[in-house]
Amino acid sequence: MWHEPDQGDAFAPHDHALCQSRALAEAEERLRQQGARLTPVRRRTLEILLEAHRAMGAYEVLDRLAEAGFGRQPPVAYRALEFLVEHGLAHRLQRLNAFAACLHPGEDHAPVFLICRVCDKVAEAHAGNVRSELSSAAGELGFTVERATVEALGLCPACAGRDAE
Amino acid sequence: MWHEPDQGDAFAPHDHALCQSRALAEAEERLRQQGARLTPVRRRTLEILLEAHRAMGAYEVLDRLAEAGFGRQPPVAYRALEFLVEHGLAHRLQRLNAFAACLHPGEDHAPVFLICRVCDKVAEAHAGNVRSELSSAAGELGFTVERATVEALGLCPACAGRDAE
DNA sequence: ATCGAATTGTAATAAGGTAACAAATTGTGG
DNA sequence: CCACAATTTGTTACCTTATTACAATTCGAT
Repeated sequence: MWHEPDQGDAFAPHDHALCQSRALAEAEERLRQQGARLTPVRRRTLEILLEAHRAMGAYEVLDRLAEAGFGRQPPVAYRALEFLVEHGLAHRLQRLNAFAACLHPGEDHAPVFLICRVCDKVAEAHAGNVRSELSSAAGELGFTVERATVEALGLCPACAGRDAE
Repeated sequence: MWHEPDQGDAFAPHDHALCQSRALAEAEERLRQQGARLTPVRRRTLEILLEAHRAMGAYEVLDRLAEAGFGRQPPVAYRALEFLVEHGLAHRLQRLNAFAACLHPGEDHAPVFLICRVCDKVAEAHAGNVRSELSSAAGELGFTVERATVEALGLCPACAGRDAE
């Protein structure tokens, strides 16, 4: 029924409960190694992102945190989100002013994001080639790439199918 | 002294006055063809971006427009900037919430931006390969790329040189 | 137990962006 | 030239996103 779970492919049908619990387990393991703490706010924030399984604005996350009994002030959400991003457990999507849980933390990845303009789902694509082409194009101008933002807007397979009908 | 002016390479030493006046001339030509009007606010906005030769926030542009006698309200700047972006005369940098003049309008380009984290200058790199790698990585997941944002943060040659000393 | 560091709560405010509508300008057909 | 429609500009009001600063609390290790 489910195909073999590819952690990066949010567009493919898959078992959400499973990918959530795995991401959470990986997060705990990773943070333990780094000596960082997954405190209640941080944990809840990650769960919120994982449950939504899409990009969420900081204020949307904040509302959910408040419902769970945490503070209602922006820094509460921004701090937790920043922590997750710094530790590779979530990503920030510049194009949307939003955040999404990382679906395969642990890998040393600098992902490329695919954002469906219809359903707002976000997938992370493997993109070693994109990065290396970028570095080489930059290198021609003597520029050294340190971090890169690669975000594509378009149509996911499900929405493209619906469109075509 | 100046090497042959490469319009995309903001990092290379070059004659600013020349690249500004050329960009402006190209803008006029392009808009004439499209039947769009380069009104005073729009023209001044483009000049402001060209003079700065770096990315500027909308409110910074707005201040300059106000100095020049135009309205002081955000929509004044946002409308002019949006017009320029729509007509390929400027770009929006998601990563910085900012705008920069396009240095080679007319080419059918979807540029890659190189942003120096030290001096804030922005260059546009030719990036056909980056785009095609992105499309093919997306294609593997069945995703169709319509628009893509590719922005790299790093060190320009001048600042890298200064760093190394 | 206690001290210092990390974390969380809160208030206040800055920065970025848009909606809605009125006034002015421009271009066009009569 | 005049009137009319379309475009452009000005302005008000407001919304969303993000940060600074500081107080209160909790955690961990001596």
